[in-house]
Amino acid sequence: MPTKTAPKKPKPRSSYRHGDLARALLAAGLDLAREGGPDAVVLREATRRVGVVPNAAYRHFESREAWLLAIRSGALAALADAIEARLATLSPKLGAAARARAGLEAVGAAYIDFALAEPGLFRTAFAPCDDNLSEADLARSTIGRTNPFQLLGRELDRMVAAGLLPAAGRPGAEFLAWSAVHGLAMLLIDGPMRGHSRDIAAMIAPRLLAMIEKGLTV
Amino acid sequence: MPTKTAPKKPKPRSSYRHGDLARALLAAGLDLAREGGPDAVVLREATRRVGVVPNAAYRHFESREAWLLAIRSGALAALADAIEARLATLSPKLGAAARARAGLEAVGAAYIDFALAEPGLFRTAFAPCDDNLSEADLARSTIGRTNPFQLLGRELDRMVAAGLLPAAGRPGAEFLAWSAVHGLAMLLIDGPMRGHSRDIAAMIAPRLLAMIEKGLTV
DNA sequence: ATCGAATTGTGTACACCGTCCACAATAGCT
DNA sequence: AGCTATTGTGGACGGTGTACACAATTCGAT
Repeated sequence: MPTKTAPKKPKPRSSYRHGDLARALLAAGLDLAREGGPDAVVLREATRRVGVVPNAAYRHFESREAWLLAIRSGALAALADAIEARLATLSPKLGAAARARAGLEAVGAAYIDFALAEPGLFRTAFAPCDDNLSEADLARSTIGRTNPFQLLGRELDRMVAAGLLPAAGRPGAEFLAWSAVHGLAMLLIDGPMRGHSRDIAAMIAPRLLAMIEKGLTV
Repeated sequence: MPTKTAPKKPKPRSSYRHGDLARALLAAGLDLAREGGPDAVVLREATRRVGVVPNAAYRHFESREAWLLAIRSGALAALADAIEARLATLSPKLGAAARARAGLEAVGAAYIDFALAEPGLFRTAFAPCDDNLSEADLARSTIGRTNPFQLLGRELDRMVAAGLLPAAGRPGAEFLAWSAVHGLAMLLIDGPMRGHSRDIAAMIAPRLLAMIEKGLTV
């Protein structure tokens, strides 16, 4: 669907060098992801926005897929940030048990809110990735970033410490909790209840979180 | 990524007309989806396989997106079939309560098995769809097909009838159950535990189903 | 300060994609 | 038999990712 009538020559730049093209491309890619999900993450459009010729990207990323991998990590980090921000709002006066319970709820609620507020980023964060990327690339793209999975694990540890979750049930508990919340998020933004998402989310999310809490304590 | 070195002329067909090009394109599209997920569903490749020129597709589908919609319905129907097949294996001698419990488990297990066995179809079934398709198209593509959502609902009704699930908790129960199972499936095929999927599935799936059962009975 | 080498952006080119248009071949009705 | 609607063809356009050779710049050793 050819819709763009953009300028051909991306030349309005003073110095021949860009400065930090890699970071600029990453930022542009994240914008594209936010606007239209993983399929909208288009190399040529990003280079256009940055004011550089398409091939310049190849000095900083091996391929579109490698670039997308970096963007995916960025999107995941954004999700992690949203969760951390929510966790930070928890009152420090809470007792251990109350804090643990509230923490788990906060993670779930922030997760779903993020998916609804930034569906493009959310979808990008969990887009299937071409496996022919080096494991090194994949690992490198994650280091140093807080990751939603770890945040959830931390809250689960807190629940064990508070005696709300039997230690025997701890291993694998992330998968249970994460699956439920992730699934709801996915079904809300794609899936058949797309459109009524916010209403359904308001109805279902609390029950879902309750289900998780009860289900973990097996 | 230009890798194909396919023949240029798709002419080895006896009669000018094809017979049932629409269905052939649908089948080819489902194959492509099975092999590589929604992004591999490429119009030109499908027409090539069917032995027809690319534009011929436009006599039967308005656009690639409309075609993809049909394929998505097909993939969803395949999932529904897998679930129904599993349900059919349930012993008819079971009592109402046992049957209800087994039914819910069967749906969940079949769902996850399908996702692991046919990740391409599964991803295609739940790929985000362009909203600028007519609601009519969207509705028409679904009629007459059994749909996984309905199958789940039927089993939940059975649980209510068997007294395993309070009627008060029935509305919205699909969303709870479906979210959990769908999320696990998604995380297994994409997500960070990709690769160890089968092991993790074996560990987690039973606990997840238990969680759902307990969580529903609120 | 100079000069060669490494880095980074440019230009051109190719194959592939979805889609539009005008045209050809056929099927079915009268 | 002939007219018409349907269905497949051929060619074209703009979009995409990416390979190659080349130009501009920065940087380190002298």
